[in-house]
Amino acid sequence: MAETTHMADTAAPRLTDRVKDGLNRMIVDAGMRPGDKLPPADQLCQQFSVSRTVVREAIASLKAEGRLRSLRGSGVYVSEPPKPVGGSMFMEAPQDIGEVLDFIEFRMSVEIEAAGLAAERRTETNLLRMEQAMSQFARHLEDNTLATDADRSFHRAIADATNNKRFRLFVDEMGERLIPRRALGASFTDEKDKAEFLENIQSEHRRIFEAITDRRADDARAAMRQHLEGGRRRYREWSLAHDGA
Amino acid sequence: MAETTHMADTAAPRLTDRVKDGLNRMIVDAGMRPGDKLPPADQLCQQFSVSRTVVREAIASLKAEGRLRSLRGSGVYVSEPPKPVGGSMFMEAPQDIGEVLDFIEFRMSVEIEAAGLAAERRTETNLLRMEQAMSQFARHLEDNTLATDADRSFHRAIADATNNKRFRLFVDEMGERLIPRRALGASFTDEKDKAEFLENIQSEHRRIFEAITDRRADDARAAMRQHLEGGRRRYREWSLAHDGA
DNA sequence: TCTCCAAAGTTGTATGAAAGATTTTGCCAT
DNA sequence: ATGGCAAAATCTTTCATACAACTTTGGAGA
Repeated sequence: MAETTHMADTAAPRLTDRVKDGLNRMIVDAGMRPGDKLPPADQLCQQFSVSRTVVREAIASLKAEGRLRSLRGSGVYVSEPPKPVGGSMFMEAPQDIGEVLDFIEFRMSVEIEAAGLAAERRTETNLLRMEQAMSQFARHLEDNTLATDADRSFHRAIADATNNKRFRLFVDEMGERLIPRRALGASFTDEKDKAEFLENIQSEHRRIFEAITDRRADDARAAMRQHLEGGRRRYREWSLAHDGA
Repeated sequence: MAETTHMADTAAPRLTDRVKDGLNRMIVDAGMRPGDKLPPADQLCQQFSVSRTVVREAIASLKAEGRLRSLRGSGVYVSEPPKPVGGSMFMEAPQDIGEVLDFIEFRMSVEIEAAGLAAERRTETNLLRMEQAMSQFARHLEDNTLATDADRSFHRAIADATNNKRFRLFVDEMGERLIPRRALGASFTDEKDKAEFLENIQSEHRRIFEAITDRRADDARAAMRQHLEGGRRRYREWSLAHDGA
């Protein structure tokens, strides 16, 4: 009963779109390279039998897509193929040890500030989450996978406490890319060394937690910095020991 | 002395681009959701003091980017943001004022630490780049596009000085997403206010630069923090003042 | 109350004109 | 011829106006 007048489900034929496609084909068919000049607008109007308005809007669209660029008084030119929209190089996984260290350093900058902000803004619920993560960590000292999960939960709880979505997203995605799920203490041969290692982490976590609880922002930053610097140092030493290069 | 006449060093200020930025800000700052209707074209013409041609081209650009969608006879509507592929949510462009402020805060955490690392690691070449950026900034106080470029160059030079690829990548990509070219001071009506605004930025840059030059890492962090906090405050005040809701 | 239709509102397209900027052309002095 | 300089031609950008196509709205009439 609604087939009368209410909605045009089929896209209305827009001249601008036709011309846009036409221009794209013209570029491809004529084998135009970046830097080549398009015919002047008036000529395109005649060629497509449309007004300048239409041609101009089609060109504006292609400019927005990075396909064309125009120089006032000179002409419209084909531009380099648009940027790799595939996504941020920035978030790509590190490719070698040096890049891993770079990424760890970057992570530090984020999490240090996150700790400071968390100290200023944390709610009781946030503190509860951190405590849960810490006790979970203590409960699973023997299980690398679960301990790693608990460690992530702790850092994520801090990111949450910033009340800033961006920090939470970063910690989540970075964790996936940077820290394999069984990494924490997975390479110890001596059980005693491993226990000491994990207890160190635990006490560092506790210092961070206490600073956040007491709303001491600068102490929270300092504690987080020390915590992550320790992690970086441990990774560097480990990679040196395990890398023949 | 390359002030001759052969090279178009100055990017031509195109009205269409200004309106495009203006529309983007209008959408974000007014908290418009997908499906909301934009004011009619004629009203936008009056609001931006431009002809309908310009408004239509700006809209055409935003349509090409998938940000808007227009229905003939009805109006122009904000469209559902195109679902980005499996990429990182984290690096996505902020969608409303709150998210912009979140992103600014996140950026602070990165750049503050970058300033500290830069102070420890900067080379003479790094310092030279920063000086170039500052003098470029001073030289183009009237041109929003060029001043914004210079500002980006300065921050990028600092990121470079960390000798950590990740910082450089972040600053580059964040700049593209968060700071439209020609944004710096683009919304001042009083020329005197704008000049004061830009000179403030300049002197903040100088303080950061001096701390980095003298390898005073903590001072560099503090100066950068103050610089970015100023920017955040200015944005917040501006967005409050320009939100007629 | 429901249906239908006309008027108002909005986007799409066309056209003419002027302004801003670049490239080419033509001329003059050397 | 040659180099430089100014005018002309070319081209993009912007403005203003008009009309066509389509949607929405509100009221008249059943």
